[in-house]
Amino acid sequence: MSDQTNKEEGSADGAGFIKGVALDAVIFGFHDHQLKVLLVEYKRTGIIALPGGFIGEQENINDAAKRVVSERTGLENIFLDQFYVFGDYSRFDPEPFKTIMRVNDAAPRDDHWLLKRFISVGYYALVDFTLAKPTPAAIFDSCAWYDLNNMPQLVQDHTQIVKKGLETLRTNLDYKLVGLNLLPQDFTMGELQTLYETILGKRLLRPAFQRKMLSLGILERVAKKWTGGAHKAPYLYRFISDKSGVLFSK
Amino acid sequence: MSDQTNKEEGSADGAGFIKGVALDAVIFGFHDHQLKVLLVEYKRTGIIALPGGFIGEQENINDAAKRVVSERTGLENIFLDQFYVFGDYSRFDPEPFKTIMRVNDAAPRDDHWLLKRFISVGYYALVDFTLAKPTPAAIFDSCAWYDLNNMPQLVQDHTQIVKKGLETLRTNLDYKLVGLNLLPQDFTMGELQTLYETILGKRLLRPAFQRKMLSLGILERVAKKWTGGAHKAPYLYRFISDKSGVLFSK
DNA sequence: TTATTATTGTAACATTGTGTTACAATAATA
DNA sequence: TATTATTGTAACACAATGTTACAATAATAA
Repeated sequence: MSDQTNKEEGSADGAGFIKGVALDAVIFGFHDHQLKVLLVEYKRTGIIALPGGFIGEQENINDAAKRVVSERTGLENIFLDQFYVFGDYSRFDPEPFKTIMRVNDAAPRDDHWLLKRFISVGYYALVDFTLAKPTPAAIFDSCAWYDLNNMPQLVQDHTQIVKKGLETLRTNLDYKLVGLNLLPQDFTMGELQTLYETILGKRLLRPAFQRKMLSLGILERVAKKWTGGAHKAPYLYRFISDKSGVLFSK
Repeated sequence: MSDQTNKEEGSADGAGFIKGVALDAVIFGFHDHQLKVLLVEYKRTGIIALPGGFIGEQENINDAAKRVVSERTGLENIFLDQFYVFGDYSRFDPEPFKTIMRVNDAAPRDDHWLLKRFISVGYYALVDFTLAKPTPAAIFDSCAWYDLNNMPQLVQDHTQIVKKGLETLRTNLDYKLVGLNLLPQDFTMGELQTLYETILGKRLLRPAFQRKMLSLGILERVAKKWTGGAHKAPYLYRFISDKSGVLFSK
């Protein structure tokens, strides 16, 4: 759904935007041993949705997705992947938009472009939780992180979109190693393993995980991290910068 | 691009269809040790394109894709996979459509819906070459198979779409085993291997390939095939029906 | 200072999967 | 009946991964 409030979007004919096409972004973060998803809440409606938007008449779709994610997170250079087009007729439901329009300005006109059928292109993004600054637009009460495993009811088919986005993330994890975009620059092997375990939803054996990660040749050991715990201090690692740029299309 | 010629599609406002959204299908077949792609040629224009179409105002996008592929191949129960949305502004080029319209009826109006920007949802389909019946629509001179490695120039970005479809097919081949949809019911191990080699674009070692295929437990040995060659006769195999249904979402 | 505790780093072995070589089986032909 | 080409598969080598075990060590307690 839209996360912008400029004049064009509010106008009844949607001047400046491609009609009938939207995009929704599943923005993943990782914090406190949990996968998080960024969600927005429309003002005074209780409607919670994925950040989304529309495509400018002369804008590339992928650029529109970048723009939307940048606006909600304050980040540039975002890892983004198109994963599915949600185009069933059954997802057409103008009621939430009517509610949003009623609350925001005036009685919705039945021929308003936002009340017509939309298909939506799904993207997922991986961002560093510690760097992202969730930023609501004017029409939102909030823009905030939610636990993936404890999400509120979402508008339309957005719960389905999150589910499919996670499935795609899991499928691509092996060969794209996308997980790294979710961690801060330096991290311990345990943190890296926990991230993978969280995404995959299963436990991994520590020696095999460590051996595999080190054998890939994409990590460099930076320093020791004194945790204050009564045990050996773990090393900090980071991804070797030049190689990670190629491998992870950031 | 469109492969229909009903009244609605030809009308200037595109009544009955979603505006601004199209779909293009990369239909793969396998014959004579070659991957084939089904292409259509627009009447008296020399314009060659992927079979494509538009989405009815109350039609699911995936159903529209099924409809398009069915119309061009005469098949039902088609293996179909959405693989990418082509949404760059640079792909917008009304000239081919103007040419097609000029040849078919009248001078194109500048505000005709087919001359506006479209995004296109890419699908790839895998069909049994021996069962498919390439069928042109009225506005085509032909609908026919072309060697993937020897394709003519295609309209707009359709060459790119084929390329990306093949990449997706290769990436998905391992774990989805989609290749089976391209073979007739019974086949030899050699034919199966040739198919995989053709899709992947590289040679595979025969003993390892045979061992892996048999170990998957998805093949049953049906009978011997007497080829007439001066050598041992190969066995015929087929995919075990109940399992293949689950694995390959046909 | 020294033993205790929890966790990290990694060696070592087992198991599985795949690459490669070799060879017996066999259908048509000479 | 020998020859030829191809198929089916055994056997070994090697690599990747699963699993167990243990030394190293940072903080704490004795």
